[in-house]
Amino acid sequence: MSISNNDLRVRFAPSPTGALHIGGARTALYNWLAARHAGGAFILRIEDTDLERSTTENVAQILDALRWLGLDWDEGPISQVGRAENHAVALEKLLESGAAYRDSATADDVKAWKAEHGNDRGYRGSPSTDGTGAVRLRVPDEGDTVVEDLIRGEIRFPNRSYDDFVIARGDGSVLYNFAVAVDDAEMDITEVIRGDDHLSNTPKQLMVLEALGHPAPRYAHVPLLHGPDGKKLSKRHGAASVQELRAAGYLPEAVRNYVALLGWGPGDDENLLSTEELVKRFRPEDVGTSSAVFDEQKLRWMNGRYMREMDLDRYVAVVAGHLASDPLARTASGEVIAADDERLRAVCEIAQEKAQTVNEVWPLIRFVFNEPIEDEKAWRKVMKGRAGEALAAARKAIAGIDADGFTVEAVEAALTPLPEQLEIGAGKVYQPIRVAITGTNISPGIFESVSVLGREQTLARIDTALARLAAAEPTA
RNA sequence: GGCCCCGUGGUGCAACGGUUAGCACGCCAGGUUUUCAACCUGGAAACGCGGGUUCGACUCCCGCCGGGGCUACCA
Repeated sequence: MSISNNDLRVRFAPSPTGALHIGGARTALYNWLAARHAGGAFILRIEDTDLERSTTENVAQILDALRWLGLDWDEGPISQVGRAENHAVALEKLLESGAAYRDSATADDVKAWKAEHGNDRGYRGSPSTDGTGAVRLRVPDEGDTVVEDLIRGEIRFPNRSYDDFVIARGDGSVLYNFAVAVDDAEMDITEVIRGDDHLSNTPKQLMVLEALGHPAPRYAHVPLLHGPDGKKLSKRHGAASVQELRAAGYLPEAVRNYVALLGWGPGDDENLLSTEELVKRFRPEDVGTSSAVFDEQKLRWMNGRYMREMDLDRYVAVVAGHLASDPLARTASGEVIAADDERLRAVCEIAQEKAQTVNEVWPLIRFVFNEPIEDEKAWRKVMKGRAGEALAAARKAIAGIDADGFTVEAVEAALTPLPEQLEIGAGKVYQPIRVAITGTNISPGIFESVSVLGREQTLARIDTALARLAAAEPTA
């Protein structure tokens, strides 16, 4: 039985050292799904304690990516640096209790110590006499620290293999494993859902919590995403960032659906799951244990499904928004195509079933707003043999249609008899028309395309094509 | 090196101590078609290796191999 748990509090805590890539997006999504599933809270915290690498631009980019993905947060964004006071208090507490101490040992000192005491033995230091140095937490030699992971079960880490690790720099600024533990506890986080790369850090955070007397949250470590080369996913793996996915023309709902399936399945063989269904069915404990590889081809397929199933109003809005941001998507006179342009709606309707991504739409609809594109290859392939004859016949047939009734049906009725009349294949008639009006050999259905283009434009373009053919033809 | 995690077709997900190891993407072939896309049909393609446990292991145990993570006064 699944009961709602309003007390569930999860967080997504990215460090702003770069754009949000698909791996981070998945972690964010899983947290968001867990929160929405339980009716709990999704909190956003920015892990910016690394002043060297954290930038406000990156923070802005991450927020932008989350908004685009539709992952709204209930609290935050909270800057970890902004919580420095809390960290300082907690640090002081540990220093006073003796759970932590200042140690002036350098990295080389630690290395030397290990060389002497054995490789599987964590460094153990001693308080510096002058009260300077980094702050280290005392780690016992005996026993294990046990992580009860929601996904992997009980994992034991021998304490002796951990160093007395540094929790604050010499200047008192705290380090990641300390800040995270303090923040998760003080922000009443109940479930920490994060990447696998933090699994080995968890014992450290547990030790901090223990020393502070805080109860520990529950943990769920999801496997990392890898690139096609098997390596940990990074910027080098193509369209890895959320912004790049958006620019590539993917829909947020498709990305949510696809990314959710990377490491998790609904239990049956469903692939297409609306966000609503994801919320209903997602449970962090059902996430798999092995790393997954991002496969853009499947995302493309899935995105195509969403593109085709979208209702027309939204489709037009999405396409218009995308065209506005694409400097190449302009009318012949260089204007942006308005979202309420009648022709846009008409041509979107006939092109909708053909595009897998939003940015595949423009090439299909361009002919309505601009001159035929130059595609010599298409021209050579199609404008040969009896193409001129077919075009001339098509011109005549189209000219015969009343301008007021230039519907798809009328165009179809006018053009359908042609192949038989001319005794040539249908493609030999339709392809030349297609190239004449669009410039290329890929377009929506020919009757629809002609109808949307309109009588005058169609005739004019066929005339232009005919003229070019005549000019090329040495008088026989 | 040490500690830890992981290992089903090319990719993602599934199953189960006993099935012809299932679904999806991709791929190949055929069909449909005015192009492309979509769509329909068919096909190739997997339990990393070796030992056990068991009447029987992809499934349980051990070893190995392979991949990954952590091992910072990074996060």
